[in-house]
Amino acid sequence: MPAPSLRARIRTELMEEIKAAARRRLATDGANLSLRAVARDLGMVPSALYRYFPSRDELLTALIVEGYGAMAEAAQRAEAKVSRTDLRGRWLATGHAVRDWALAHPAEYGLLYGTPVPGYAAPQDTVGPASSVIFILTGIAASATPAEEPPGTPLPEGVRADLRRLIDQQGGGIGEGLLERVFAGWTHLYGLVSFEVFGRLEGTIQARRDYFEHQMNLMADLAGLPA
Amino acid sequence: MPAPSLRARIRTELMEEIKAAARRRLATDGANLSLRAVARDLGMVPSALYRYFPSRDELLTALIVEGYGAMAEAAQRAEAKVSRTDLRGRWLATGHAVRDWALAHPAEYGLLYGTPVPGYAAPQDTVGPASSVIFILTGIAASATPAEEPPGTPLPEGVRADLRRLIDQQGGGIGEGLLERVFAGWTHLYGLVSFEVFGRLEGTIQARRDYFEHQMNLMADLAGLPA
DNA sequence: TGTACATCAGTGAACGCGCGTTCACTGATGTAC
DNA sequence: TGTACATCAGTGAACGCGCGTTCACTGATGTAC
Repeated sequence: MPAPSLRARIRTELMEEIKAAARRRLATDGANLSLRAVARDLGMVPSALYRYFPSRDELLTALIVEGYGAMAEAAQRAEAKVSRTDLRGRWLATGHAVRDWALAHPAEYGLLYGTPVPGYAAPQDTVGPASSVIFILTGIAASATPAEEPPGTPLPEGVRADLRRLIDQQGGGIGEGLLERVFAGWTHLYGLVSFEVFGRLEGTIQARRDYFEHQMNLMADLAGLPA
Repeated sequence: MPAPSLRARIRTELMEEIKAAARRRLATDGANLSLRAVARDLGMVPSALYRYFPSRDELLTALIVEGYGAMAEAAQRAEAKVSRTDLRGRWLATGHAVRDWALAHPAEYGLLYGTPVPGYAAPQDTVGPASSVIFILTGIAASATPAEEPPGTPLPEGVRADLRRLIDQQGGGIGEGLLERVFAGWTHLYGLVSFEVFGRLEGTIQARRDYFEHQMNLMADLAGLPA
């Protein structure tokens, strides 16, 4: 294929710059992204942005998709660094990576996991990338106890069917009871991170990192990971 | 004391009507509450609202404080209906009450537990009411296993100190290890509810109520409640 | 019970601001011959 | 290598909208004598 023209190269560069400026705006202003503010920051006239994104919502969608991607990549990279046999280490590394990314990008995190943006409907593109982290967690739990049923309150039938469907879609390798516990870890992870990022821990817990890690350890116990 | 004048009675009634209209607006427009829209809905001129609330932020604060109150009251009422000895039933009733309230008032829930409103700083008044639910959960767990230390990963020192401080503030009656598990239940509860209310469960779990209850049961196990 | 004055609710106009998006345009970059 | 035309990026003005808040005002309700 031919080398991209100068114009094409500049074009993709500018798209990146626009997204970077938009992310910076998100950080200061919250989720009400203003196209005019982005244009101002770039020294452009607002209408110029329409050469790159057909509307504000398309820009938002791009930011959301890339946000999920960046977060998932951070988690994947961190998890991959840990010895394959250290299951609990892999679990904790995944959690810490998500937390670190969220603390470093609080506004983007809010965009992904906070209150939905009013008037904005997330398109289908944003569904897939959103589930990357749960795949990682599932992989870790599955290699600990392949398909055994944990004790405790029995799983209601409807829930079992939902989980069965998800397992079949993804090619199996884990039991419903265990997947339910992975979901618990996943929900817990985002509960912890949301409380911390959204400031709901002020005046309560100071040792935030230790607290987070210990909570993730509780969920690792629940998911049957060896100490 | 003298009976309140007609004017005073109408005044408090209208304050309630304004808050009700604002809540309705929140439900349709999300957290960007518009004073003008509220005034329009009430058939008033925007400036008239300033007789009742000195600014938009004061109105928001009132809504937040009352939101915490309403949610806590719902939880308290539901929990009080269950036999005192049925600890797990009390735990589940509290969780369901929070979830039901959130599903019935999604926008208010978002205001309390979602992304912080840009440009709005929550005043001190909003801190106290926010912790009512955790008191309920703590009370339940404390009457199960008064002060015993649960097994598992040991609690880091900083976290232990944070929890100790909270326990002392509230008059004791529970050990740090157990409080940590109550916090897990609390975090988990809001993680579950946020995922559901913010639409992050679409296409995954259909049997939402059963799923929620089973997840809450997992956390009840963790907090040492008898089956 | 009636009158005179003070208090207060609500009006309507205005200020100054920001927003997303459209449109006709200029001038530079790219392409075909 | 040079010329003629097409493509595209960015401009600047404008449209129509919504926002929070202030201010002087009218007219009704409350209070003191």
